[in-house]
Amino acid sequence: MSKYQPTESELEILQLLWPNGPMTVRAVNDILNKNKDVGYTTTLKIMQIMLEKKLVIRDESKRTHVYEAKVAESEVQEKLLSKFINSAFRGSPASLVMQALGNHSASAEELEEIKALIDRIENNKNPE
Amino acid sequence: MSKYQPTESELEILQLLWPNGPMTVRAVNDILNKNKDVGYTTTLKIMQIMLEKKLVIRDESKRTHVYEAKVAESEVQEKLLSKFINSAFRGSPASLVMQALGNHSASAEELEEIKALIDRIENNKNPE
DNA sequence: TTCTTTCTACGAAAACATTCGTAATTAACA
DNA sequence: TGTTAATTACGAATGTTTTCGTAGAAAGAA
Repeated sequence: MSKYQPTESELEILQLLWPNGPMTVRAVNDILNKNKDVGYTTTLKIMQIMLEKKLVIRDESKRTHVYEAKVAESEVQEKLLSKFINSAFRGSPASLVMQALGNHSASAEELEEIKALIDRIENNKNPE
Repeated sequence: MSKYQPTESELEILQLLWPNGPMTVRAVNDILNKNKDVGYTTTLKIMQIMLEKKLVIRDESKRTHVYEAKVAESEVQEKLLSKFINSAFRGSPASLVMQALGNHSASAEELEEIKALIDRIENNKNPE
């Protein structure tokens, strides 16, 4: 995994690459522009920096390069999450979870899934 | 609530002010220096900026000023959490919760508390 | 009082991230 | 072919955050 943490703009681009797979700068920039104004060369530059940081790889066989995420979404999430728990929730994952559940909606299925996960954790910790 | 979001260093200081109550710059800087090297005037400057942003208030009646958090911890957490869910978990609180529970340890009591919270949410949504 | 330490205020430097203008090249097309 | 459009590379400008040096005032100690 890349030793670099993505910045905010880099993360925004990764969030497009992860679900969509390989994309051109143009495609990324078009999507970004649905929400805000970003110049084409701005997006290009950031993606070039991401290449240097090894957050992405690119296919240069054609003139129009195609970029692909090199870091896994779950790994990036895990790093960011650890940092976030420490910096905003005094290192308490439980208090983050409580706040997330309390103030943000989840579907009935998701809630069941979470309960099932907790059950599995409890059973592993207290095997009988 | 302050219209400003705390930066990382500002948040680090708020994390000291919240549990400890009013503190001097000296006290804050001493604690920060247990983990890393930070110059006294650096800490002072950041706390002065926090004052401008109205993240803290200060008592100037003595020569040595005493700073106190003005924003509530839960409010700051909530704002940061919303942003974090969007930027790192594609807007899915449930996937954040799953990852937090899966990779970070919580005590048995905390797990029960979380389950109880989920039960309350489920009952509110489907009252009988 | 005089010297030393501690504190605040201020501004500038350094570090980091974002944005964009420009030039060169390639592709597309009339 | 020759003109236009799209793409990359590069560097510089801008913006934001962090760090720190310096000066002056206040407090404490000898």
